[in-house]
Amino acid sequence: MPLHFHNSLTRRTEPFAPMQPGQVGLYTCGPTVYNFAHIGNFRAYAFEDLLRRTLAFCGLKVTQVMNLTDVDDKTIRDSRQAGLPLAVFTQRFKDAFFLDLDALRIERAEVYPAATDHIPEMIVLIQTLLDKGVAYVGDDRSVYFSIAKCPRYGQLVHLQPEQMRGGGRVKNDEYAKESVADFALWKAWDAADGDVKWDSPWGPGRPGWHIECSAMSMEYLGPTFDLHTGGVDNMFPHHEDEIAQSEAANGVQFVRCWLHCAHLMVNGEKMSKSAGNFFTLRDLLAKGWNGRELRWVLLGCHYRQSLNFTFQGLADARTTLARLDDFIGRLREAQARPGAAAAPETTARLEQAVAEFQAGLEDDLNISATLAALFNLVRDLNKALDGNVFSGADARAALATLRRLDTVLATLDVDRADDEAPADIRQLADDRLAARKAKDFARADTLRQQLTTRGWTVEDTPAGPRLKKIGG
RNA sequence: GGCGCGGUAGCCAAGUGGUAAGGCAGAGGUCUGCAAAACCUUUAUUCAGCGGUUCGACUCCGCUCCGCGCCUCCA
Repeated sequence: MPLHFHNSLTRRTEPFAPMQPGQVGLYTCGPTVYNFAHIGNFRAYAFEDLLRRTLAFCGLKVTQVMNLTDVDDKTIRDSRQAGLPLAVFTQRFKDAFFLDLDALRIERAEVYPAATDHIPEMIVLIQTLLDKGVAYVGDDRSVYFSIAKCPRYGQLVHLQPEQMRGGGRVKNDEYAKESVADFALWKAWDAADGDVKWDSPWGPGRPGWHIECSAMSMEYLGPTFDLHTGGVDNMFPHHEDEIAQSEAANGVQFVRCWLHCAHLMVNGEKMSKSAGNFFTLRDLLAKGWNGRELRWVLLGCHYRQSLNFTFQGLADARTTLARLDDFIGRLREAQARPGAAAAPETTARLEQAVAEFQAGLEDDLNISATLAALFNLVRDLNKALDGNVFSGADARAALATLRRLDTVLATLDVDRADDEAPADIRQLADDRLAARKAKDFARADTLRQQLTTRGWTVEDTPAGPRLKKIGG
């Protein structure tokens, strides 16, 4: 089965083939850097990571662009409140964002364009829209896009302008706009903006929110590109407006396939900054969880399914990962066994696992099927390891396969450095082994308790005692 | 009011017009001085409810109930 994705535009799951064979252009809406991103935001970035890794797994070269929104109402408001220049204020949250991406093992995009570095491109685009007569300068010197000039407006969300309920903010702009649903391309400067302003043919001001994505995707991916993603809450108005602007300016289809991920929920409700019910990655790190565990939780649920975040889920992830770690540890030990070539049945089993794994991913990132392929392999190989019919070559072949699967999952840690026990810990373990051999089990248990106290656990295997760091 | 998503075992979660993947937790067993880990076995006569279509539906259609999202801050 070739790659399939659920295209929000058609609301169908369709075969995916890039415009340029072998190369995919991917635009992923990035963060507004006015605060630390919360784990609901990271759900989207983790989904996009799974997507780009899947594309690569399927042999495609990916060019991913993720914008950094570093000028908007909130960045201006909060930087002024902090008494910092906008660029200084936003830099702090850009840095934090990348640290969090690393902790979650999210692969870097090829380009992270910042809105403030692309103002001239946006001005050119806005001028094009004015020249084409689909935009106008309002009484307030702001520039608006006229959705009345855009018959296909609403194609993504299937909303008719007359069906919309007006929101509170509409009133502020109403006097300047021809229609309440028109949106700002350029916002004229006002006192609340402080020193944040750029010169334009329409006077000082700053870009509207949607225009940056149109301008920057065009800049790096061209007028038409393959994939555009974001959270479902960005479908309207953000993505709808991007389509309107871009297609009005270029006269060609903007994006061939849109993917939207569902929300992260907490206690059955959407996690959001405005609702105040959110956790950041730092919150979880402070509670003793790590990025790998959160990554497992975020990836474990299909991207179009809402994910109810719980600490029980994190705890489940921890035990699951421990089981996988133990399995990989067994394989690494088994490499020392004799055997120069992997058995045909091992090779066949590994190939089957890769095929099932890939088939799951190709089916609109069906992570459940993907992970089932992994766990079924783990079970079968554990059984083979128990049976002692598994050679060193079999183990090496299995590890190579796991490395390949981990190019997508990025959680298996096939080649992590072993936590080498310090000398004093090894001494305790040696003493315990001696006590066991002398059948002094009371002393052996005391020594094991001492190891536990110091953060190490010891497992007696047929090959001898094995030391493991607790919670490593 | 408009546009959508979802309700599958204790929890999480796939899936198919022909009779329920996988993970966590639980139970029994093998192994072990005891543990731990691993492995084996086991855990939904049933897929929100009620009708309909069908030889047969959890899967298709209709209705009902419940939860959630979007309708210009939002991943």
